[in-house]
Amino acid sequence: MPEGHTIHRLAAEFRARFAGRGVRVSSPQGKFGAAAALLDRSVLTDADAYGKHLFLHFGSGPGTRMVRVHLGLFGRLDFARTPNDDTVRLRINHRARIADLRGPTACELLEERASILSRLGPDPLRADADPDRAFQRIRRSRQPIAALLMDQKVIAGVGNVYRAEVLFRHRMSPEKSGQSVTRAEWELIWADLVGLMADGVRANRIDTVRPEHTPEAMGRPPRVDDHGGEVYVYRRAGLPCHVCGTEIRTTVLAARNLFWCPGCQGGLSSPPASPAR
DNA sequence: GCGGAATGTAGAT
DNA sequence: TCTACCTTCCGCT
Repeated sequence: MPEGHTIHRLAAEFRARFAGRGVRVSSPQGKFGAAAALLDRSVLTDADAYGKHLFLHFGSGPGTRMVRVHLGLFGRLDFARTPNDDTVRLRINHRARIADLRGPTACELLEERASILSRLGPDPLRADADPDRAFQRIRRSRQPIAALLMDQKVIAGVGNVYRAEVLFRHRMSPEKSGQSVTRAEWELIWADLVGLMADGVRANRIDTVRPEHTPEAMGRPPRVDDHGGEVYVYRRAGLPCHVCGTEIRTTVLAARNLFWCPGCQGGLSSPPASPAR
């Protein structure tokens, strides 16, 4: 489930359940055992997210420690007891409240996080984000916009669903080069991501379909993606576009499955069929 | 039971 | 550009 909205939501869950509490910290699976022992019985003071990275803060003053969690593709966090205790990398609990982390790409103890944050572009979910930082990188790049949107150094927190959906919403060809994206286009995309991702945090799913294009509005049977949200193109290859009826296509771009509508956005080797509305 | 896929990244080549 | 890693789930035998 892990795009940026999920991680921000998880940070809020941690704050609500554990902030200010002394917590038990363990690693049933073992890989985080030594670090867990250091943190055990300390106070979880705060939790926050930057892009797809989750930071758990323990203690205060000079003894402050931090855990960085990155769920990667398979990682998950459960706030309830679940089977397979032996796969839990990190368990935090306060009385009956529990958080179990499984399968993360990263779970590590940190002294500082500046080195991590320096590798990340602005995060649309953070109030301190500067979208111009992202634009400066985009305008200097010949990479396709669909690759740049996935690059965490350019923009932090966007993943494969948001990249495909935001490009569709702006009728932008996935292969449009960064250099050719105008400031005005970028400002619209950024503003859209801020809104979509904030909605994602609230709803805990990714919904990108505008009211006028919902199945109800279009007189079609309702359907949602496996992840629970309603989308235009993501994982809809071979199905008709909600807007123009053209078959949604898929290819691999930036090592991930890209989905787009050739009718609304143009083909991967031809200019977009129509300008953004 | 096996194989493949999944909202991701880091490190080697 | 590739491969490795981490876990779950689903479809196929």
